[in-house]
Amino acid sequence: MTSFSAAQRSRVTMLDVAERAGVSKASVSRFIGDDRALLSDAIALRIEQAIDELGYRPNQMARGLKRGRTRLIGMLVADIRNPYSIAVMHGVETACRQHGYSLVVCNTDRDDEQERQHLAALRSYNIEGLIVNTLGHHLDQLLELQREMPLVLVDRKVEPLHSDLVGLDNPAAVRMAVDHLELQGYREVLLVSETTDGTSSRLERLESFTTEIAQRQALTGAVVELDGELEHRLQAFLAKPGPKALFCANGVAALACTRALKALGCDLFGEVGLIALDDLDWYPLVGSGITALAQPTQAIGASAFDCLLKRLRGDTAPTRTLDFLPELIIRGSTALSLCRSELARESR
Amino acid sequence: MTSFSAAQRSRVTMLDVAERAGVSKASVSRFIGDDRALLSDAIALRIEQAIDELGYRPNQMARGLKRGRTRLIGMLVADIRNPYSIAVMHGVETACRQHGYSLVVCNTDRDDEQERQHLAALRSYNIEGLIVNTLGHHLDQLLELQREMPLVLVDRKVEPLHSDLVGLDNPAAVRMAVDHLELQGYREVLLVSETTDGTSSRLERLESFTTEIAQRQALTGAVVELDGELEHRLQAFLAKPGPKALFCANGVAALACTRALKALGCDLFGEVGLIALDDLDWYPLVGSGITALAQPTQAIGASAFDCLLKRLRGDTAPTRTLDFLPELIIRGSTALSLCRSELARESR
DNA sequence: GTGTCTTCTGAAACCGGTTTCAGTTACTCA
DNA sequence: TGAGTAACTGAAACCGGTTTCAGAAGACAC
Repeated sequence: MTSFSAAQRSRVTMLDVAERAGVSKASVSRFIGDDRALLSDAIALRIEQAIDELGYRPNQMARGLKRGRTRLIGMLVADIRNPYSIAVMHGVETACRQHGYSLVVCNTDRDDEQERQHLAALRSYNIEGLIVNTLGHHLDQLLELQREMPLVLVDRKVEPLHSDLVGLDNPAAVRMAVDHLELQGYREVLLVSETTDGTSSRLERLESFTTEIAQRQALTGAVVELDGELEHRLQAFLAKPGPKALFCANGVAALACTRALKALGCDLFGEVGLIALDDLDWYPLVGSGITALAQPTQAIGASAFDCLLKRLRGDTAPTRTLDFLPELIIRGSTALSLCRSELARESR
Repeated sequence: MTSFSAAQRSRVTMLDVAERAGVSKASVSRFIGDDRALLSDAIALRIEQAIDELGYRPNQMARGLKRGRTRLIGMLVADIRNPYSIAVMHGVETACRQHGYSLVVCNTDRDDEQERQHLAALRSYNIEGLIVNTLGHHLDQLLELQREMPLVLVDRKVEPLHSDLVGLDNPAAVRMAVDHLELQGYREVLLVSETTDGTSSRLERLESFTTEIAQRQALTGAVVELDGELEHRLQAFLAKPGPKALFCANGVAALACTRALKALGCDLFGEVGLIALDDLDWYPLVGSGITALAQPTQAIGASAFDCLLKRLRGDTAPTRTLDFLPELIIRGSTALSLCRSELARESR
């Protein structure tokens, strides 16, 4: 094994290619770049051969220096272990590759200091655009970055930032969920959410929920945030009379609720219905399967990149907001007809 | 909204700082780099003030050009949606940030062509090191990269590559699983694995399994790979007499098996035991909970980065292989005493 | 044959840093 | 007092590309 401190130098450079082809660096640069039309066929051929023979690869860093185009996109993620983030990231990554970009992923683990560090780092790498899926504290840094490059928010609005926003149509999603629960015959609904903590999407879901419930005579609603007391709160909710269901505002909440219900010895989902935002691959496995509102994460990721690309190509249209609709995937957890209390009522 | 094609230029450069502080670029460079000791206190102070006042951030790309240090690490992942990969990536990312590196993530979606593209891209970014968690076809490119930078394999050996390898101690893990199943009283064991497809870790698990079974009088073993026929195969397995258990070689296999068992209307896990490699967050939720062998993914990721860092700092020791041990997390799915057949036997 | 217009091409400056090297200054010591 | 040395500093070359600009060569019309 050799040391690598000096090994880098050994790479084939543009000058090597130029010498081999008997042309100038400028011509090679034109060949590499989008100016191939300027070259005569003879020279282009010689350069092409030289590149092949030497196995030359242009150095993106050097290209980026003068040109300002590094072909790097940054993505700031609040929690890389959240399946939603991963799914979106997958969409972004795919779109990046298709357009010759690479992705620098920065995970903040919901920590403000890490967000700060990462933002500074991303800036120093001359990324061309930034996709943000964090709380966006450190507004000063974000604003500074926004002056230098296009920026897209995913899922979470950062109010003063005024940039493109891609995410879920939260009011519509909540309406779909509540509609479904009402239609299935549930009457008591408990929205379970992670601590909102300023997260716009969570707030929107809460607000929409309150609005929807207020508009429906048949339904009663309440809200809890995840904390150490979840089990107690669910227990209290289960004690209520009438057909009742939980509405989990995201995958984390769904996991926590299912755990808590299980710990309570609850009959999944005989005693209580459950619908969850996000569709995780284990939803079909629990009890009779968890009904889900699947977000089109692939499309969300791809759209986020697409927004950046448009801006990079000079699009100066007013900021866009892209709200995607979720897809309702019905499973056993909202089949009230299977529900114990319902059966009891019927047998009466 | 402004156009960004020229906006990049507006950034504060080293020259701006030098002029403001009334010193040369060289001095600023020394201040930025590790040569601060060379500067007088007076000059250092002036530079520091100028940097603060202007909000200067050095451009990593430009630094990397001459210095060869981009502080960028590449990671090639076969499947970014595999929870194992994510968990390892999280470990790598954390370690990166702690040492001032950033991570370029490349997902190949198990596609050889994408692997090729990504490798070319990574090379062009002058990354300092590469973490590989793919099948490593395109050996020529990998070998070329290996001449230029240190390389660490995660989970999967790529035979001719001869570089550091970080992963699970597969023989030990399989032994732990088989031990546990035997101890619990199971007698028929079916190993369920994704198609090996040349993946070293999967092959190792298969081989170790065969070895372990051969050494135990009490146990009978068989192996299936995931395919469209999984349900039929499980059905056949369930028809066998005696206490039997599935051993899922990774999270994907566990998901597929649980799905199939559910589709078969199987009583989870009354009719059949289940132990799975990898510990996913939904394991506790299914049936009486799935017993798991949790991989120390955080440590694996951190070690992978650590290997790179050592090599980057000039360590020329022979290649290392770091095999981590999993942790057995016992849940209901391997509690034979709860098993229907067992209960039947006892009541006899 | 001359003038004009294209079409190619290469020299050199430039991007934003690092590094070498030589020069200045201050300090030590005989 | 002068030589020698240590401690700083800046000019300029360099990293590997891109881009500007001016010149060379060929095409065409007259």
